[in-house]
Amino acid sequence: MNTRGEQNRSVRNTKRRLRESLLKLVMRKSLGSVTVKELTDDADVNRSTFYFHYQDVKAMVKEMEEAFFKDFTSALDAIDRKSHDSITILVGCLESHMDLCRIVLGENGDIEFLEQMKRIIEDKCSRMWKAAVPEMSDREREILDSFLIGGTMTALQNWVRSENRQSAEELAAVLNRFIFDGIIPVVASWHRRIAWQDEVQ
Amino acid sequence: MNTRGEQNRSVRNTKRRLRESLLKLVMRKSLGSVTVKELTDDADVNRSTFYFHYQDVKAMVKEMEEAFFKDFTSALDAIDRKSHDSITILVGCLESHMDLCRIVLGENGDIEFLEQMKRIIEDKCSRMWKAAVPEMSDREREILDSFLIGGTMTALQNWVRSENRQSAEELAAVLNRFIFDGIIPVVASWHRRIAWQDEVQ
DNA sequence: TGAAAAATCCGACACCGTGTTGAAATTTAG
DNA sequence: CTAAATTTCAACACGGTGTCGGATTTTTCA
Repeated sequence: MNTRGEQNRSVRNTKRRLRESLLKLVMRKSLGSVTVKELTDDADVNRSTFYFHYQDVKAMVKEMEEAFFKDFTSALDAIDRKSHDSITILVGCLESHMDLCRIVLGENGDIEFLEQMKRIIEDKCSRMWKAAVPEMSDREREILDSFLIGGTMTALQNWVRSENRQSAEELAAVLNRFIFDGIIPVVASWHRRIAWQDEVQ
Repeated sequence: MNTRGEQNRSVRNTKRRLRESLLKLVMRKSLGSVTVKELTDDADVNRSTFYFHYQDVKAMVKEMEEAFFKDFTSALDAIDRKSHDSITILVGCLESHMDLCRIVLGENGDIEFLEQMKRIIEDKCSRMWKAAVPEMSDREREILDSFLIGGTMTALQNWVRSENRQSAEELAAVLNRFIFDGIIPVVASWHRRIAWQDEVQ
C-alpha cells in the first residue's frame, strides 16, 4: 500500500466492485442485513480480500461516510469566506456523493448516518435560526429546531431517492425560501408581538 | 391457544419479559443486531419458547408495531366524527405506545417503522395542507410535503427520546401552530400573490 | 379436584456466516 | 525483470440459527 492515500488499480477495482454490489444489494434489503458473503459473491471478490481491506460491512460503509463528512464539514467551515449558505453547501455535498447517499439515505438506509447528519446540521446550521428568534422558550425552540432539521433532512432524502431529480440549486433555493423567508420570520413575528404585548401591560 | 386473541398468563408473562429485555437491549445497540440468544438469555426465557411465538426478532417487533398502526389508522379513520386533528391523534397514539416508540424511534431505531409512519401521514394527513395551497407546482409541493412530514416526525422522535417530556397536548398544540398557523398560510400567501400578479399582467 | 390441553423447558442436531490463518498465484510499480 | 503489493484458495474453530422430540410445568375447564 502506498503511504499516501493513493491506491493500486486492483485495489481501486476491488473497492469499486464492492461498492457497486453494496448499492445493488441495499436496493432490496436493509444495510444491516447485508452479509460479507453475499457482498463478495455478488462482487466476485474473494471473501479474504474483503477482510484484507475492511473489518466488516459496517466499516466499509463508515469509510465511505467519512469521506462525505470530511467534505461536508470542511465546506461548512469555509462558509464565512464564501457567500454560500449552509443549505446550498449541504445539497452540493449530497450531489457529489450521490452513490453513498442513495445507499444510506434510501428506504433501507443507515439510521446512524441520519443521526450524525442531524447532529452536524444542529451544530453548524441551527445557530443562524436560533439568533433569529431570541425570545423563544427553550421548549418551543427545541421543537422548532428538530422540525427544521428533520424537515430539511426528509426533503433531501426524497430528492436523493427520486429518479429524475431537479437541480441542486433549485432544491436549495426552495428549502432556503421555506426556512428563511417563511417559517422563521413568521415564528419571530409571533414572539415579537407577544413580547410587545407583555411590555405594554 | 385460545381461538380468540386472548392469551395465557404464561404467554403474557413470557411476551412481557421479552419486550422488557428488548427495550433494555435496544438502549445500547441497534435493533437489527439483537440476537434471539441474547434476548432470551436476558429475559430468562428458553430459546425454543421464543421460536414457539415468533419467527425472529424482526417478527416480534412487527407484531408490536402492528398493534400501534392498527390503533393509529383506526383513530385517524374516526377523525371526521370527532373534533380532534391528525397531529393530536398521532401524538396521543405515540404516548399510549410509548414502550414501543422508545424502541423504534430511538437512536438505534427501526428505519422501516419511520418510513411506514411517513407513508401513513402522507396518505391520511397531508391532504389537508394540499388543499390549502392549490396553486403550487408539483415539484414544490413535493418538497413542502416531505418537509412538513419529516419535520413532524423528527419533532416527535425528539419528544419520545427526551426524559422529562412535556404533555402530549402541549406538543400537539405547538406543532399545529407551526404547520397550520405558520408555514401553510405563508406559503399560500406567496402563491396567491404570484397568481394575482400573473393575472394583472 | 383431576385430567386434558397448552405452554415452557431441555438437549441435541445440521446449517451457515464469521473472522482468521498460511501459502500459492496474480497483478502492479519502478 | 524483480520485488512488493494484492488477490485467491482451502481450511479451521467459533457462535448464532432454526428445528426437532420428548420431558416438565402451568393453565383450563368439566
